[in-house]
Amino acid sequence: MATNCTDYDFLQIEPHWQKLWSDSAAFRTPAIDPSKPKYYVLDMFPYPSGAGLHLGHCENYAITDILARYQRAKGKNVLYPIGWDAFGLPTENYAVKTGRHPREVTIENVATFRRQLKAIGVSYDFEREVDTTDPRYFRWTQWIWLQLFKKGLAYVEEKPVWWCPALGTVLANEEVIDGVSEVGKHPVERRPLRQWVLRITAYAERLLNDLKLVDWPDSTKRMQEAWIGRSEGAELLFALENSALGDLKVFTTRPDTVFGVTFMVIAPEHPLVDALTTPAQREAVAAYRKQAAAKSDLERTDLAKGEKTGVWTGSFAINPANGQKIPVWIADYVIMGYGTGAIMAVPAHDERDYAFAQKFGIPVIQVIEPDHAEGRNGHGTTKLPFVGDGRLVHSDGYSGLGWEEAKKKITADLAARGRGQATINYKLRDWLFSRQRYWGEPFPIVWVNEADYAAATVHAKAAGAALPLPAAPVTCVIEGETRYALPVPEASLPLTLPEVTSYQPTGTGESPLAAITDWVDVWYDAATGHAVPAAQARPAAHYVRARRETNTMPQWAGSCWYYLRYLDPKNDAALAAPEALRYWGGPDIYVGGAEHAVLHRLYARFWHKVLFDLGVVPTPEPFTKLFHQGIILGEDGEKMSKSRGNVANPDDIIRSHGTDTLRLYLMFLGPLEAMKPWNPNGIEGVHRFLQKVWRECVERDTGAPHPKIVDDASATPADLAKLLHETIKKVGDDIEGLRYNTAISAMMIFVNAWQKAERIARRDVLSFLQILAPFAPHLAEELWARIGGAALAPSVGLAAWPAYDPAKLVATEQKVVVQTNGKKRAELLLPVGASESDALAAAQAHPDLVPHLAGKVTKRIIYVPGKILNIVIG
RNA sequence: GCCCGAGUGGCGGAAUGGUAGACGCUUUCGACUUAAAAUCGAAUUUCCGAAAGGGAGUGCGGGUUCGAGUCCCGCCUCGGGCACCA
Repeated sequence: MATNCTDYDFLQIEPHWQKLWSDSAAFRTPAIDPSKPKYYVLDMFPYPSGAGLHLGHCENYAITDILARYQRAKGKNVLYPIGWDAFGLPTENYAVKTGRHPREVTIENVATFRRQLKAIGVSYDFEREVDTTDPRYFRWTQWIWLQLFKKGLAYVEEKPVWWCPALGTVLANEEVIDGVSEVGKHPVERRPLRQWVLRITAYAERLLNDLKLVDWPDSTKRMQEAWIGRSEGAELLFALENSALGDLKVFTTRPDTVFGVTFMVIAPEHPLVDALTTPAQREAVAAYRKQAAAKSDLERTDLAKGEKTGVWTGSFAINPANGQKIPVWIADYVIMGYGTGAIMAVPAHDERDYAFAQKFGIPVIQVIEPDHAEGRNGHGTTKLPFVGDGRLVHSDGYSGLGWEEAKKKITADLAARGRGQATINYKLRDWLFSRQRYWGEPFPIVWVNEADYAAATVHAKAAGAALPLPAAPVTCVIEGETRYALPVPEASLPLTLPEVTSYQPTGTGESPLAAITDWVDVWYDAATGHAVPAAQARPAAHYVRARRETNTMPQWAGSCWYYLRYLDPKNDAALAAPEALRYWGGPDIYVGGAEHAVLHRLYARFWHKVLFDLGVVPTPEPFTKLFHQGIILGEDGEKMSKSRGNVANPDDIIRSHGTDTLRLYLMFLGPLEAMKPWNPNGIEGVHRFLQKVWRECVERDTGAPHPKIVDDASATPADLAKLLHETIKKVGDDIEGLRYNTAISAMMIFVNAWQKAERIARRDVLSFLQILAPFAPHLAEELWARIGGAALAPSVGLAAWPAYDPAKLVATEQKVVVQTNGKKRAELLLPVGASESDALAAAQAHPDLVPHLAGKVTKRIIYVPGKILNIVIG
């Protein structure tokens, strides 16, 4: 089935094999077979943008394709799927600009991606494609969300969120970089809006602890740890001087310094601000709050390096440790979102508190004495602020204690008096989970009033429909009226998007969906999910007036669980069948960029754990092994970008050199995890290598097998046979260790030696083609067919991976380097297992060594058999 | 500021504590050719030397070791992440 070209015509060969693979469904995932080991290779699925595939995609997919082809040859049942993360802003923005439907644009972009992926020869099972915008897919996204909702993990809150006037939408924290939008770099401001929020903080402890269960790059684990940001400390209650106001609760990691508290600080948004502000301070406080609210995150960050600002409330609190009266200030260096939004300030032992105290003339009381000299000035006094460890001073009843011990004791003593308790705090915040956009999954709930909520749930129950109701109803206030979130019945999913004529943001902060009155305001049947526009007559008495949720889910929603859908992508009864979940489990390796190290992987882990708790998935962690490929930079060493004009296009390279060359070169550039610049010159090198393989296999002019390839199994010279087995071993080891660059160089070394041999056994050529096949599958397939591989297997990919013969790897002689005082002087060829005295005798007789040893005393001999003989002389 | 990672020829890079620079690119010379391309062969860290040979050399400064690119300590530079988190 080979082509009939006589030279290496990749333009003919590559499409030829791609068509054969496609027509024969060569990469269809094998059926579940518990007797066979499985291997699941997962790529970070792409966002199908209009720009098509870039080199970064090619790198990512070449890495996984090589693994998938290798594991198939090793006899594993391989699942190697692909899909489309197709909801999201760029498509919607394009739709706004062109007036085309985002679905239409998505379908077009997906077609481009699919064609390009086939053109790079990646062995995906395209029959398992998933598309997050397909209702048959997002039905299950909505289903999972309903489970979260039912568990009380979803709630609604009026939140100050990032509002981007230019985009006309709300952005998540991660979409705001340095105070401007990530997309388009527009300025952003704070604006309170009604939002869905997911209670990821309820899983903080498990998300942190279970990092122990996964084999991830250390840096990624540390990034997640830092993001979760666990800190141990205590919540302490400071009574307010105006006892009618109760207590001020603070979080501190340093309860040992409680005797050094000289003021309190609360965040400008703290709920007690108004109550604590005395009439004399009212004006100053109002001005300060206004000023703080106007600051963008960028300004706050910049100011973090500069001066502290703040204003006194006029009120006092009482230190529970010593009864002292201390002023309560407002300052924006305390943030409402962390801890309790209030702190006890200990200027002597905290840099921020110190800076604040200096600026506002607040006393500084030292309560920790350093154990070591580093904390002291020249004349023996402590350098303040001192944040290191030490012993307590000026702390009645605790002075002299070590700080660790004092933390425990003070916390316990205050707890005994009901003035505090040990707690753990996390930096992780709940997950803002709604967008005011059209192109996303609709939330499968409707808003109804209290009476209708009661009536609707009763009706649904009577009608036999199980609604995923949370224990406590989720409510919010819309236009002055309290509304209840009523989930749609699971059986009515998917809740699809209505058609709209304009994708333009409403500009009010609401999604374009809000403008589709017929969809939004409805008569609604809670038992079936059926709805008719509210403008029509009420169909029946059990229909209630409902308003749909007009927010949509963020892009993360679909990407949080796609790796599960691949296991059983066409199942309409469940997100995946239990047998599929049990057999395939999670991906054996997940390859993707480090840019998703924190958010995507954290969110997916959260959903996975919820599904684990529900018994839907059998494992506590979704991604046991993770690998980040390095970014391919432009020739200039800068990130590839259109504006820089340094983008290399894969299509051009496929046309000029072929995809085998492109793949091989991408893998040869350097370590897969390293960030590396694209260098178009080097591509000739690997292309030459492939041409050389062709020339060694195919006779020029005729296209027949090369005459030096013979059937005599012993035709291959012994040293070439040995090299082949070394190469087979190295390539296998390097693929498993993801060190493809050295695997390729080993194959180059083999081919260089093969070229010098006069004869080679056919079986050895075929073995070589097999190890080349994962990297350059088209060429390997073509040559396999021409050299007679069909006698072994119809396709090179279907032949069992060649075993290397350990007996062939054993040498009879070994090179030993002779050194004097660690300097190389000569090389010896010694029989394997030569003793130290033999080696030394041979060395002493070596002409290169004689002058170095003459007249010197040998002090010591270090002999590492097969490696080195070091003669230490004096 | 804090936490990671990385610094090796003209370039990309290789090297279980054991010959630094594999493999590839680049450049030069040679063979083949009327010529060119392609291909093949040789050279390609640097200094001294005609050569044989010798010295230096993996960001900088120390250390451990018979032996350090690799391990330890202190710096410098670049890249990534976090950043008023109490």
